[in-house]
Amino acid sequence: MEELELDERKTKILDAIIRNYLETGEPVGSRTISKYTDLNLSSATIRNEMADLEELGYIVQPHTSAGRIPSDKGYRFYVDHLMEEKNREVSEMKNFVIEHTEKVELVLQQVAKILANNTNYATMVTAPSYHGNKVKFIQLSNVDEDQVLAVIVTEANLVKNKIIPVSEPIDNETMLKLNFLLNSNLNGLALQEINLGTIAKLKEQAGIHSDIISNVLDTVAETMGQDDDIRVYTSGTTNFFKYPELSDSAKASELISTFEEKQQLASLVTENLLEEENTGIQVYIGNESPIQTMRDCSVVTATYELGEGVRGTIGIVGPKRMDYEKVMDNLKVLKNSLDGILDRRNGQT
Amino acid sequence: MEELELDERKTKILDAIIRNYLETGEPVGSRTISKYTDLNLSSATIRNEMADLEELGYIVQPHTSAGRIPSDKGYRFYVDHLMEEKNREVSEMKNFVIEHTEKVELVLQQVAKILANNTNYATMVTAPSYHGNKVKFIQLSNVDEDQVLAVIVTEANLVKNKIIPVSEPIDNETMLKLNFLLNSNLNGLALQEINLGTIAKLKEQAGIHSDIISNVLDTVAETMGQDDDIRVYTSGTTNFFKYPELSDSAKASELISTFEEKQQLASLVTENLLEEENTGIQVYIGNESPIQTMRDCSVVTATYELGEGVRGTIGIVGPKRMDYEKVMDNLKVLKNSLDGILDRRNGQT
DNA sequence: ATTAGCACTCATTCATATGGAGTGCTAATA
DNA sequence: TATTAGCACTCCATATGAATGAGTGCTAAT
Repeated sequence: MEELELDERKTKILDAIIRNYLETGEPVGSRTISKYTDLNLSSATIRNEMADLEELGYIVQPHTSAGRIPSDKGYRFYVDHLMEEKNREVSEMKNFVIEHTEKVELVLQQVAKILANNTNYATMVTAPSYHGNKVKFIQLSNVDEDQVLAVIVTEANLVKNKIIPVSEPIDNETMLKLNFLLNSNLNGLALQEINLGTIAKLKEQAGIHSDIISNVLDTVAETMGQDDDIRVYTSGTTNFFKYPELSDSAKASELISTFEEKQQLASLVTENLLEEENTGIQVYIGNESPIQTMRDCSVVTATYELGEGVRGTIGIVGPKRMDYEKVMDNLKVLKNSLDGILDRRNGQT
Repeated sequence: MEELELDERKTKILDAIIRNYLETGEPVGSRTISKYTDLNLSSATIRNEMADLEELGYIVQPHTSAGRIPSDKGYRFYVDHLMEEKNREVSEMKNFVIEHTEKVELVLQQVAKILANNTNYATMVTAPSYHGNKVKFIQLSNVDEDQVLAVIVTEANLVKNKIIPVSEPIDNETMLKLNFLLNSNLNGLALQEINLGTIAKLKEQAGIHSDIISNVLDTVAETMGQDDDIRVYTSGTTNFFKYPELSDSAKASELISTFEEKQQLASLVTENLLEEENTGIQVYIGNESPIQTMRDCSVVTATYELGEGVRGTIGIVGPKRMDYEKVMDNLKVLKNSLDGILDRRNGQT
């Protein structure tokens, strides 16, 4: 539908304006375009076309006698229709880091860092929510006279533990019974599948030790995480200073704060993590982003899936004139490196 | 020795200059002091004294016709001799947060945040190194045909786990034997006490399963942490923007980067964490700090001790004209809240 | 339909002028 | 001898204004 608004010449001119602006960050004038393109048109003609493009909302003038810069709508058009998908075979990305690091959280922190270094934008990576993940193994053991250790392992090899205080020692026989009880009832179940019936049954069978069962179930819930405390790893937040349009104290401070708070970043994530079966890449330009402080930025996110149902998000935040091609290319490569990583080797927390 | 340099009048004037500068952040002139103090001296006299103080190195002039600002030496004198130790009974600090949060790492993150909000400076809190901590309990269990889970609990109730791949399933009897072996040999030992002899003996007794023992020992080492990856929680890094002398892009960016990297921050810590039995509070003014990027800042740190040998550091970084009294007061209160917290309740990781 | 030409706008840059804060020094004073 | 008043001087900060130049919109010519 939008395409109808723009004939080929206007499209070419818009493309040229945006590409030029992405490079320089300066408003681009008619004379520049007149030479930059192979259209062989005078600056005057370009000026007329630019006036049209402005009226249509694709570009704006910062002030009367300046060149034009792309509007949000202009960027959107660029991302949707003009941009080339590079799909370079291999970026210089250090995949080996991913292969060799042991812990998932370190990998993710690394990913954030690599991406930030590579792109010169701020990055964030959310730890996966283990939504839908299943219990593989539960074990209680005596640590002390008055403490019991509960360990829970999930199908994705995520391990969580909790120390539970008990009023009096539990003998070995009881412990064996409890362990059997837990494993036989919970193994293979996802959080959503543990219903009140199961819980009641478990507690009943546990008798006087039902409080321990409660504690274990709490930990299970926490492990499989109704993602209330999504972890977010960030990097390169000072990259904002590299772009004049974001680097004045007020804006930079606001942005960096948002990255420090992390919580807010989660809102970007939850959105497209659950709702969509989207394997692709999401681009938010300016006000399209749900985060207010990023109204002058563009945000590009990708969803990765370490293993069945174990999903997280990688995101890049930069100026609206970011190098979308490079960013998306980088995201694709990293996404591919992360996808299915749990099936290839064993992770832990 | 220093006191000999300054008679009472000079001391009063210096004190007045510094206090005034701490408030305003502007160079302070002779006329201001003439009124600010109860000395009843004319500005001319003050000027003479200020010339002396400058010659002695306690204050400097940013440029010819400006007032004076404290030098590093001046601040040092202030901190050592002039400042009042407030020791307010209770600051408005939300101790309940500390009491009620469950996990140590969350507590520390909270501490960083509270402190940053309270002081308007950037803060960092290092997770404790469990140096000298002892093994309380080790357990191996079968998770899979080809995976074994190792769980290690220390005296301080720190729990770590690792999933170890094995080439072939291990039967229950062997597993019991290995568990007994590990516990009987390692329980009660600190990392430093596990020597090559112990290790050799263990491996010998484990026979064909010595590789598992190696893996467990690795995890033990990692748990008791030869603090190679000290965790650092930070907060309030954008507070730097509140102080003009630190808020230009270049400096702010550098500082915030340092906080983002976190590793560098560790150097501040290791220093006074191990060397000193110092229960007190450390102040680094300007170049006294080991971290280059903080040459225009002051850093105040305190060591806390969650439990026997479980020590970490809280630090505050701000402009040299920081409110030392308030900062040190805050640190004391938080330090008191954290000290011995592990003895009061059970923590975990 | 395109282009050349021109008047106009507005941000940026530079030099210059102005005001004020604060000093150092000297001479007068208690 | 210690203190103070007074004055010339320095230097920053801010304002002012002119010059520059990039870029536009419009009109008339091609």
